Amino acid sequence: MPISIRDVAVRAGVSVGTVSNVLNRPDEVSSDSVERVTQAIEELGYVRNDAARKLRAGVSTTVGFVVLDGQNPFYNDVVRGAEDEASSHGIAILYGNTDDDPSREKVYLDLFREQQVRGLLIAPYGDVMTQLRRFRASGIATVLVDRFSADSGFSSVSVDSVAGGRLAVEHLIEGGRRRIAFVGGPFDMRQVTDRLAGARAAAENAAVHVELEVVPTAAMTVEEGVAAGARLLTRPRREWPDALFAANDLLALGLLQSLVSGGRLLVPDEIALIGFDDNPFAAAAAVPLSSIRQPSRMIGRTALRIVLEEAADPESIPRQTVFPPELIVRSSTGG
Amino acid sequence: MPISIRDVAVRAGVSVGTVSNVLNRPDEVSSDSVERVTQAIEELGYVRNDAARKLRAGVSTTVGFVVLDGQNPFYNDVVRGAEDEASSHGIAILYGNTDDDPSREKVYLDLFREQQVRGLLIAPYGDVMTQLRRFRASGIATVLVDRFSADSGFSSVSVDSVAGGRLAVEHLIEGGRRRIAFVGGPFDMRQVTDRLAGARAAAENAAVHVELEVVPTAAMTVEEGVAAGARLLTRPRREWPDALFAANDLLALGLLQSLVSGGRLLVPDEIALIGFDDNPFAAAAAVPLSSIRQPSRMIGRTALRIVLEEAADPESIPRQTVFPPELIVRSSTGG
DNA sequence: AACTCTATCTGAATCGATTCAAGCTCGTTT
DNA sequence: AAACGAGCTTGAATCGATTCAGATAGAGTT
Repeated sequence: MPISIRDVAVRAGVSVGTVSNVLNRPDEVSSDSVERVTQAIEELGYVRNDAARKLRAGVSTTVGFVVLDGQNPFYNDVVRGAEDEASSHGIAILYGNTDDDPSREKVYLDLFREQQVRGLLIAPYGDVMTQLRRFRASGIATVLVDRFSADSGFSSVSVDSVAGGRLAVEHLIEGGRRRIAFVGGPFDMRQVTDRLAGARAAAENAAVHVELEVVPTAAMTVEEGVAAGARLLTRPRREWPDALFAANDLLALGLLQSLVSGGRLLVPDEIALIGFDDNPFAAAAAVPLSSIRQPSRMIGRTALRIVLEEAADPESIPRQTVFPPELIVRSSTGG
Repeated sequence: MPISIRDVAVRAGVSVGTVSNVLNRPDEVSSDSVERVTQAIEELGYVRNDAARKLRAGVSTTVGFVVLDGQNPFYNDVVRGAEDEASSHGIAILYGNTDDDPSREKVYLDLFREQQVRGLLIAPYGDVMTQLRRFRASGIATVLVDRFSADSGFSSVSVDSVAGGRLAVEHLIEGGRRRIAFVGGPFDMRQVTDRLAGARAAAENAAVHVELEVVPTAAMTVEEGVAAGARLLTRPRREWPDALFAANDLLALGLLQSLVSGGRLLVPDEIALIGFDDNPFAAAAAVPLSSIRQPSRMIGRTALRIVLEEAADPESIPRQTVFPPELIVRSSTGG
């Protein structure tokens, strides 16, 4: 029932080899043959059997994307970028969200190896070194997404988090804020420490005196943001910071939710608030959130491009691609 | 270099047929052979070549999931549910987000056919009948997700949107609201018309007199919600509704953002607000959003299970699975 | 006319897992 | 002792696209 290349060959009156050539190197085939084969394919509704192709030619047409934190909409955009690039190469994306569960991770690694994916993209969560070791062992070209990692031996595509942290705090200082709190954690996440480092640099280099306090959180979730905000509000009012820099937008959204006092939102008048990622919900918050934008789609596109290059040339040297972040000013730091 | 079943056979001192049997029907093989083959596989780090398997046995180990509206985090959860179920069957998910772009859709259909996916899940956007026809033609078992569709000839897994609409408006009425506006559109989206129908039913069956007005939107996005909210506020204050039922949470989040007057949030005191989906950001809004929860993960799991069943038995009759929605009360309708 | 090239085409061999008809062992039955 | 059958194992054939050595035709050269 299913239509094979043989059927196409018969219909077009050529050999299977020619059909294959039309499909793979049309320039080495007479235009007459191309014409007839193309038409036969059309008429029969032939679709190439990727399994046979993969088996014989050893080329894979899928790339695995493992997202370790699927709840974060930022990664959604990254995936979207990777998809764009992938489909332009005729490649499909095998998607796996592990929610930081090592057993799920193993499942996906095995599945992806069975599928012989061309390469693997990982969007990390917390400390990924153990995971990286496992991925490394699989022998598949792998690129880290949204995580700078010069030492790991993997290529990576990320944003300069230090610069982002600096941008955020400089913006707060320019807005007249002097008592700034950095909200984020845990501190084994590279994103967190980098953003904090940038914040510190900005505070220290400021022309005026700025206090920078650190409010640690256990995770980068909305819930943790809510909790951190509630904790801040238990302080006497005069000890409140006048600005908060959240290590990502989920935290910031949680903070925003907590920063209500006497039925009145404290943001931005009493307390300015800025997040990181510029996820689609930052703009959509009740008080639109200022944030540090990461070029998420571009990150995804680039990561996919690099992983394909590495798959093509296993000798290639891992390289770190770093994009600059961008300050997006909205109401939460205004006024 | 790569390790094949033949290498395993040699190492274990058995034939390739026996290795294959160990892999696929261990109960028909002596425990001695199972033991030795298992060990050989372990020692060599053998991973089954899925392409060869697929080619010969015709079984596919992937399912395609086409999301037509990838920006909506609700679908993220649905995908997560499908993933859960899939990985327990050793199946990987090919993910494709089309953002309602027909050309991308064609790309994915072709890719998925080449991959010979076992089945296809579609999360719709707007009027999908044209798309469905294309999918149908591909001859792949297909299940509609989050869309009841008795007439299309496809199985579907969805939530009773009419009941959901009723729940929402009953809740508003119980809270003392009498001038309710339904915000949503376009009206070729089944979800929209169903939710509105439920809202109407609740308004008409109420013991008290309730006005139900319809505020149409061009899409179900945050931006459209903001615009609709702004439009409402241009009316003289006495003509404001006292409650809004948004057809999904994205609209509701947009509305919430607009419903600020004199630096004061009108929600919930002046205007109650309820959404639909209970997406993860509903709880995280500055005023936590009441919503109608859909069991998103369960929808994904069920859809995957059904598509596998249909792939196994092409004669099976399409069936519509409908889950009940659940009212989630938070601050946006309280007080 | 013989020869060389180039452009194009052909079809058998191949990739690795699965399948299945045939074969083997050994205990049981007659 | 022969016949039988249960339980396992074997290995060649197979799936469909790709590859590549060899074939063929036609143009150009001497």
